[in-house]
Amino acid sequence: MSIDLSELEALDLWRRAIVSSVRLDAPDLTARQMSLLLTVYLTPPPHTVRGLAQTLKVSKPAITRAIDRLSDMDLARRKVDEADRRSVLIQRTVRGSVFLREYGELIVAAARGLKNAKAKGALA
Amino acid sequence: MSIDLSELEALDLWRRAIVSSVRLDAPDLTARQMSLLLTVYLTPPPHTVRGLAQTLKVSKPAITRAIDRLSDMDLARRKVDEADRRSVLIQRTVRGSVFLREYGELIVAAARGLKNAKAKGALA
DNA sequence: TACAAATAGTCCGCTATCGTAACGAACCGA
DNA sequence: TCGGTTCGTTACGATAGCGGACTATTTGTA
Repeated sequence: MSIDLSELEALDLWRRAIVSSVRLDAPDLTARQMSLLLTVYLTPPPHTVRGLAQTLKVSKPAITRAIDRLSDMDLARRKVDEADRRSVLIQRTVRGSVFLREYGELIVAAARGLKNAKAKGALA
Repeated sequence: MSIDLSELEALDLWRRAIVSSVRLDAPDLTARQMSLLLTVYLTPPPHTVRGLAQTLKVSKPAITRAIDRLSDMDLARRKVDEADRRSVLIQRTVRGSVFLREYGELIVAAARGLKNAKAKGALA
């Protein structure tokens, strides 16, 4: 199982996946919101507002707003850190797990479509 | 050169690439704007407003706005179709080509990082 | 017990996007 | 030429995002 791909293939993979998500009318997350969501689900906790702001190099209010939005959609949730009540931990939800699993399937499907197109010579 | 990847690998690839673009303070395009840009650059012309609206299943004004924004950033441009002056053709720009090439490099770099992490067992 | 530091949230004015509906320009067939 | 159709844009009111500055709460320490 390898993941080598040329730039053009990479872009076409990206296109196929993102066009699919737009067509499916998936929650229209911004790049920042998506990067926040993926970071919370795929990198080791704990995840705090300040830590995420540093990781993504965006302002704190941007993180707070992104969490607001993800919370509204029940894709993530806040929990006060009992060890340091100034901090807020951002945690996963069931709905968020389901959403990301489906998103992963969508990317995998895009990769399959790209592979088939290549086999047919549709991509030169 | 193959492009097989599991759902988790796919998501981690996505995370690495999108976090990189956010950190690099790349133009903060929405999913719709990005899907429009990729479609214009990677699928055969001509690209009209109506056609793109159908392809992406979004409203016409949403396409018009996305083109407005991409035009402001000189990532795409409008050209009236001389064969049917009601239609507007969306075309590539040099700056858009450069932007997407860099974006492709970013995804390829994310794939390499993912591969290395796997080799080290960091992804179980 | 005071006081500074750290953390997250709120407020401000501004800009961008949304979908529906209305609009003007261009095309086409009768 | 006239009427309907197609195409893209604009108008509208509503919602959401932005960064910088400020606030409230909690913590650690002198």
